[in-house]
Amino acid sequence: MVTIRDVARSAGVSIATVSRVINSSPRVSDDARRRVHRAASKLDYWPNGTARSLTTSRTHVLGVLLPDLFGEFFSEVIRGLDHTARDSKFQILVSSSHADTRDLIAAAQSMRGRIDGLIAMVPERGSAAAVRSLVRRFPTVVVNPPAAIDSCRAVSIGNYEGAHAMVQHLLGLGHTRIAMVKGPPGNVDAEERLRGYRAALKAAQIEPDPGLERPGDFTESSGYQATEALLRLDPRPTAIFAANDYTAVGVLGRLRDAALEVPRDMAVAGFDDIAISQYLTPALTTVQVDAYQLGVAAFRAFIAQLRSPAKRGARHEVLPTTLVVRQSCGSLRPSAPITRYRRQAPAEWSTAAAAPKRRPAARKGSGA
Amino acid sequence: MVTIRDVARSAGVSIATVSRVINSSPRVSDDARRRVHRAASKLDYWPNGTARSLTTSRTHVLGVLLPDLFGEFFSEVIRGLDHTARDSKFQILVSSSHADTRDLIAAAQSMRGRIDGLIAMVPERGSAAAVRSLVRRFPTVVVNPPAAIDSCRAVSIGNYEGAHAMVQHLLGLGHTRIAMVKGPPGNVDAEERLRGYRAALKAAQIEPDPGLERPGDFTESSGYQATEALLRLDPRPTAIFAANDYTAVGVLGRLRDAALEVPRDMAVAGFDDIAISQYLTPALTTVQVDAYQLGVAAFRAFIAQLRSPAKRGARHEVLPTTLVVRQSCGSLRPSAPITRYRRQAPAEWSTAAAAPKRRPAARKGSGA
DNA sequence: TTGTAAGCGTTATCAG
DNA sequence: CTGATAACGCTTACAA
Repeated sequence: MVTIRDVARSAGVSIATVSRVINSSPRVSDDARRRVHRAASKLDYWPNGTARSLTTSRTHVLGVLLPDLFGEFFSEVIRGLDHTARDSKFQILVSSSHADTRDLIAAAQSMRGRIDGLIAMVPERGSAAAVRSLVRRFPTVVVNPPAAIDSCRAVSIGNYEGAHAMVQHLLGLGHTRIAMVKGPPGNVDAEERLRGYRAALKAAQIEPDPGLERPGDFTESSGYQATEALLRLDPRPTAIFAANDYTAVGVLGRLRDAALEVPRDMAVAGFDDIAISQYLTPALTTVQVDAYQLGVAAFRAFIAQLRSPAKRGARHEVLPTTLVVRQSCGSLRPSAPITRYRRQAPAEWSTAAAAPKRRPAARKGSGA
Repeated sequence: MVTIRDVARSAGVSIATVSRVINSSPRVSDDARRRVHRAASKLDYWPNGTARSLTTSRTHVLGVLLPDLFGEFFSEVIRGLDHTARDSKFQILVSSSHADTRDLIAAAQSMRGRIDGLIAMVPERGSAAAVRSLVRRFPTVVVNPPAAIDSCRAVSIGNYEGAHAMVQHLLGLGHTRIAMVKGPPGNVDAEERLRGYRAALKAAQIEPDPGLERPGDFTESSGYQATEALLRLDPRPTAIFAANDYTAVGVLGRLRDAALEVPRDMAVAGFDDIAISQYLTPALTTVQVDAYQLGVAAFRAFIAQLRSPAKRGARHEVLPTTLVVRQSCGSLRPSAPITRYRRQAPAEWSTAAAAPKRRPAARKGSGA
């Protein structure tokens, strides 16, 4: 392993000079600089980041703590983080899939000294205390904080606003008995979406009916089961708002098995706008969440905090969501045939057309 | 920042003793151990990983270099890596989205000293030299190596075998004029899939027809365009094998716009088995690639190499793929109606039923 | 069983 | 402009 000493010896200078050249300090003679560069490239010298960090106490690494997400959401957040981090020469130390709070803290603990800050996404309402202990140690940005956390920045998905907008949309289509299949209890996203649902109903003078709120856990099968229960109600709801798109897939499945036609017999709405939503039959009306932007915003908040630690006051950015109107709720506009493959999307698709932005044209590697 | 010194002072012992306790060395008296533990937890001491690494030259971090993948593939590979790494107490330093070889090397360079090894996924045929320079520096596992690389392990997707199996399947259904929409030139996955396609044809005494091999780049629009060209041929192909599922989506789109019915008028096959494939109309027959297992295998190969650096001989593991027969090519069996939502998949779905394994039931966070 | 002290590979502070 | 040398926080011989 070639060190700074080897380069110094080979260039006939001291290690201090090599260090200066490497860090492009101006106080070096052209001659010395040249010799050092030559020696470094001859020996193929790569500075040791760990040693560097030890003296400078900067790592240029951002820690990322994520729950056991999977699929697009996870990867898009990471992509947003990584892309933005790259511009600031940061790399990302990821630790995901934490079973519990102890796990989470253990992961953070082993990051001590290796990172300049932390992005933590902890969707469980119960783990606010754990998050606080992280915030004490690292400059932290919390994504979807489980509770108000002092002296740390936060970035959230507009769950409340998105759900509110969706229910308003359904109300606008004439629905009044709107059911909701909820997400897992204790999950922050789920709770916020529920809150938005209820608020929108109340704003329309409709008292939320507990019988129309069915338990669910963000899975397809929970949507299937909840729908089964909803179909037994009399009178039935005329619309089902699922807490996320996977749940909506289950809802659609149960309706199909019941030979009900969507949206004629029942309107169905989801949340997230995952990739499959536009390919469902009928295509799913949903609330688009931009996971990539979530990553971008989180990194920006981190950098801002790093640059001005003085104002570590809690700032909370809520990312806007977009209502994507497709076929599953019917539409105010005449429903166009599904012809996704035109070169240019027709103007009336403004909402749906937003999706491709997240999917770059040139894909390398396995296309999946 | 509380260091080992603070703990030593507070416990009334030397830093060596603290270190021994932290690393649970047996050569410490119970009394000292107790006092150190007490002091450590009182001061809330977390050891500095960087300092630790500097002396031990072990980091317990695995570097991961990825191209600009997106979507499930990316996240599933990372999940597989991360899950497996967790068992060995490893964390993952990710750097993805490299524009070019220089970018890649720069990222690796800044990992020097921070990682114990490297997983590199470099799908461009042209970057074999860059990969070799990585292999010299780190214990490296190459995913889908662009060329034979000495003294490093490799894990590959069974691109060749998968494509071969798919073409055999099409041949078995009676097709003889089978077109292929290729992937990006220079991309290893794409080239291997093409090779498998040609080999299967030759094995059936059919000379591959260059006119039936259309350029593509793993994108939906390239599938659309390639199909346009294929439809002008006379005689037309009776089946189109797309280099990946995204491309197949474009193929299906163009066929729909041409009012052709799939699979009656044209069989369509894809590669990857992305999430949307089973929701397309008709559901896509494709080759399933298990990205999660790719991550698992890559980490295992890394650990094996770390444990016995003696046998650094190049071992190349090729992950099996699975043929997933759905509706888009027709089927040897009577085509069942699409009823995905039964609690239990009917037996005849053995292949398609494999997919859900990759999608765990309990999803936390935003469901996307 | 414990403590002292020599590294690990850098950067940074001094003198020169 | 350059070179010694003291950190950085920890592990690990080596001594006691």
